[in-house]
Amino acid sequence: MKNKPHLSCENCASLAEGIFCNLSSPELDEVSHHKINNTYKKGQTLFVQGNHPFGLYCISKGNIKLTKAAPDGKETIVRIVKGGDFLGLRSLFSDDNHSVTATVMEDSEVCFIDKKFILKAIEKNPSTALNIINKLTRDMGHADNKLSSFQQKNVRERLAELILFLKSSHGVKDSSGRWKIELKLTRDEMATMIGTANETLIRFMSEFKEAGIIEQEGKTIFISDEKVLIDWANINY
Amino acid sequence: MKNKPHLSCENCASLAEGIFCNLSSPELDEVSHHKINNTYKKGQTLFVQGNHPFGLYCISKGNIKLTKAAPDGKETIVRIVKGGDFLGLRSLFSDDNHSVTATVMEDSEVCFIDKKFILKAIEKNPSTALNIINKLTRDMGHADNKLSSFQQKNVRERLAELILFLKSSHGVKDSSGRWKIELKLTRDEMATMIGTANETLIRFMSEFKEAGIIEQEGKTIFISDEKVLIDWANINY
DNA sequence: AACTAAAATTGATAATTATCAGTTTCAGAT
DNA sequence: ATCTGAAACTGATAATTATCAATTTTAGTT
Repeated sequence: MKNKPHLSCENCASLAEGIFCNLSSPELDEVSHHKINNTYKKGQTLFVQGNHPFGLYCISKGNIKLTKAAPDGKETIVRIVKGGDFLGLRSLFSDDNHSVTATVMEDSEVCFIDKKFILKAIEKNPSTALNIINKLTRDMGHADNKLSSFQQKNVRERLAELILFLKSSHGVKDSSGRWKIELKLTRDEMATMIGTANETLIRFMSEFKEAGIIEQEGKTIFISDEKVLIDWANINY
Repeated sequence: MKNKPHLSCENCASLAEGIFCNLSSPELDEVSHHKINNTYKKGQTLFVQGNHPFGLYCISKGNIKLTKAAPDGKETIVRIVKGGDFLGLRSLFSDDNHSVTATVMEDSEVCFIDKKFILKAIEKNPSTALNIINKLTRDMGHADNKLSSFQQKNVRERLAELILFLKSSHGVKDSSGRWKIELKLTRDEMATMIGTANETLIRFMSEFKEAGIIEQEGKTIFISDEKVLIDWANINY
């Protein structure tokens, strides 16, 4: 295999909002030279639940699902991360093994940065630590919200909420001003995200379509009536 | 009201595992002198969902429940924190308002540290930032586990898991070697924690008692057969 | 374009959980 | 010690969700 050309972090999506956004140009350059840039094909895994972690993954392009296996082998999607996000932060600071499996949902580009190097970089530039804290607290807020959905809501409400969430994370306005969700999920995957059976999910999706709240072309979901969707979701945050 | 005597942080439960554990004695002393030590009676709130946060709370004694109100006014317990833990970490770094209400479950002692002071302390001693990251990542792990319980488990399994969780957080071995949970929760509170109706929770609690897995004296729960409990919980982490 | 396996869908039915109504027990206040 | 409202409990029933067994559609491959 040929060596890949060196890619600067300067243009990486992970930079804009990411934990390295306060680094100076030379500092960033050092990161650039210590990372390993890899491409993954749909279905390949970055890491597997139970295995020992060894560094940080910066997703530069693509969507990656984090799944947890139930004792019976069924996999549920715990979270979906996209370009610009990070994976393995937790593993940098604890010695626990990976608690989830990270699977690439479409062909992706991911940089890997060695654990030791990252820890050194954090020590040198404390603002990086603050950025990490910031990111973790935001993630934590999202987790709390999801949790309280499960505590308080039924499947219909959770589905409405999921669609709104997908809108905020993967939505783009199409030419007609309608929201389009740019993430292809199977019914099964969506079902695991809201903790229901895929048949149940399908029935509610049909209900949403019949009610004129959403539309579908292939696997792509469009939101045609966001107001009703928000109403059905019964948001409490 | 009389001024309270100055309390050193040296003996505080928050120190042992907490975010300040790497501070030098003089540094810690500075923290001691900048904190405000308060006592709260059962039912009083440290802060309320929707209000603006202004600092960090170190719980030195007592249990505090974090609740989230549903649109219909019902409150669900999102988390319970105990002596040695912190509250309001998230608020230090984001400008969001409190996403939960913190209510004292029994008479408690809580120190308050001003936001600005904390942030300065973190800048001065980067290891504090690492400790915070550590704590956040652990919390995040717990949140992920809870989430996947809701995705994958039924009420019986979630209840078994809750009791095991309470054991790990508030359990002590009594004289006969049996685990005793030192936290008094109403049925209603337990029900909200696992996202079910209180009647449903009661029925499963009765089932557990009839099966000889747990016992009860007043509001105190004892675990008489942990193995079966673990089995029923269907743990996947 | 035909083939094929996976995914989506539908219907029927069973299991789980929620709701409502009533009774009993408990714990804090007088 | 008694009172009283809240909490705990029980039973009956309704609503929600899961499961099973098909059938149809879709997307990827030859």
